[in-house]
Amino acid sequence: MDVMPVSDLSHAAQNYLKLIWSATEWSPAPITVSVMAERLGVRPSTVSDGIKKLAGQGLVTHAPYGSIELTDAGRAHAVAMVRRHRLLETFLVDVLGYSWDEVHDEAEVLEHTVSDTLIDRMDRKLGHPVRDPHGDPIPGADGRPSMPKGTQLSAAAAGNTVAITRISDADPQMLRYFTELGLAPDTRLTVTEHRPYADVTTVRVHEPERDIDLGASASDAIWVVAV
Amino acid sequence: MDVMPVSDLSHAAQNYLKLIWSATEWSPAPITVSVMAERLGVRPSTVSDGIKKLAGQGLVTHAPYGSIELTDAGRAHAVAMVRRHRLLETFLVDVLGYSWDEVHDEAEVLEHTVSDTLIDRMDRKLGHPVRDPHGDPIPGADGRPSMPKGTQLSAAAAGNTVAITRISDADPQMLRYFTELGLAPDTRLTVTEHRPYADVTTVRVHEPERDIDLGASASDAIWVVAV
DNA sequence: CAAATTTGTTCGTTAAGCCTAACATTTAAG
DNA sequence: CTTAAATGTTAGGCTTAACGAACAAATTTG
Ligand SMILES: [Mn+2]
Ligand SMILES: [Mn+2]
Ligand SMILES: [Mn+2]
Ligand SMILES: [Mn+2]
Repeated sequence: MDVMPVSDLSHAAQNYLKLIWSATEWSPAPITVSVMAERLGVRPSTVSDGIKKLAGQGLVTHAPYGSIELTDAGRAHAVAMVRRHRLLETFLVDVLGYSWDEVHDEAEVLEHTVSDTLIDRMDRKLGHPVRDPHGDPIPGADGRPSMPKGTQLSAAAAGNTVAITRISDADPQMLRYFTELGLAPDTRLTVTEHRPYADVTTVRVHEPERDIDLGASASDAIWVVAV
Repeated sequence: MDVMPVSDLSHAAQNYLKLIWSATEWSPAPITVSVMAERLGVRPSTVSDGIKKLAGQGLVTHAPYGSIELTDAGRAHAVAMVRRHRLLETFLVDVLGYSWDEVHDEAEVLEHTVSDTLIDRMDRKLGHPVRDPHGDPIPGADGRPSMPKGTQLSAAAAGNTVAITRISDADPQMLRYFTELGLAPDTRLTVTEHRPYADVTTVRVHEPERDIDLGASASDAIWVVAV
């Protein structure tokens, strides 16, 4: 059974696979049709049709109303797409001076049209980076994803001192806000407290030392590990 | 009358416009449906339909069986696409270490998906280059094409000393052959003779001094100016 | 547990871009 | 000038990815 190259898949199929894989990268619950539709900006019926087609190609397993799971072949394609996306983001920031809030949309399109050769050249030029500008791990050329660790800041215990490992790149405006606050991958901070009904998490950051209040969406977008 | 951004056109429409414009860049005769079909690798009926659609959008003028001419709006889009294509080729060679025979196909795809922002960043990083790796002029961001001069080597008078201004990038294999021969934009040479029925042009190149015999396809692909 | 709501699927339609086959026009030869 | 060849156009179909409407299943609520 030959594995077709990613370039033989439609852009839509590539986006589906990448999204299915990404959904389980930081949390274990498998993705649903309606969540996919919302993220991709299409109707659920479109996704339902698309998933059925992917199942026919042996890239996902899915029975009607059942869960959506990648096959080994589907996962290989998905990881290849994630690698493309994250290398592109890194290249745009490191070589072309983009800021981290500008790169996601550009990479979302380019990931489908750059050749394997171009990916290799960017990877070489960048010195085989292992994390993208948002802290997300870049899978290797061999297709082995590097498994990330971490929890959402909103779930980190008060009193702990942690380092930021990744910040979700989903919302450019939020990324610009984090830039203002001086929050980025590798920033260290101490979780001061969670105020549950206000949905506010307070953290203390050094250099300069300061306290920052973060709402639920912000503290969900930031992932941390103990240091 | 607003001019829509290039990104609002289909990839096919972008390719059509670029091809129509390019056809008259180095020779005056307007392009035909069958030549377009051959270059684009599609059937003439496909091109005929496509041209009709472009005419409906006000990007070309064309009556059935008539000639194909760009409108001002069509020309603006075409020049923007040529700029994209040539900046991409230059970027791939100068920044990512591609050789000049590898870049055309990659640029042919990427030109449709890179953003205006990315084009600007590449242009800045490259220092606003005016020629691509094949010697073709890169139109400015203002949309003003730089008018190239030159004649095909096959049409240059024997005895003249000339400089290569451009080499057609249509055939990668020929480009690799020219690399072996040491022929590139700005190479100076003296046209020794044309042997008409053999269809061979002999030229003398310096450093190291050597004579080179070029067949018709090669001497048609090379454009020169008097020095 | 039954009803209401949410979620997912199927089906018919549309728009692009491509194809082949048939036909029309223009150009080139005799 | 008339026919033959080359070139261009039109019409009808195919595929893909999208949509909405109608329907089915699963989940939540009362
Ligand atoms: Mn994408
Ligand atoms: Mn990212
Ligand atoms: Mn080119
Ligand atoms: Mn193209």
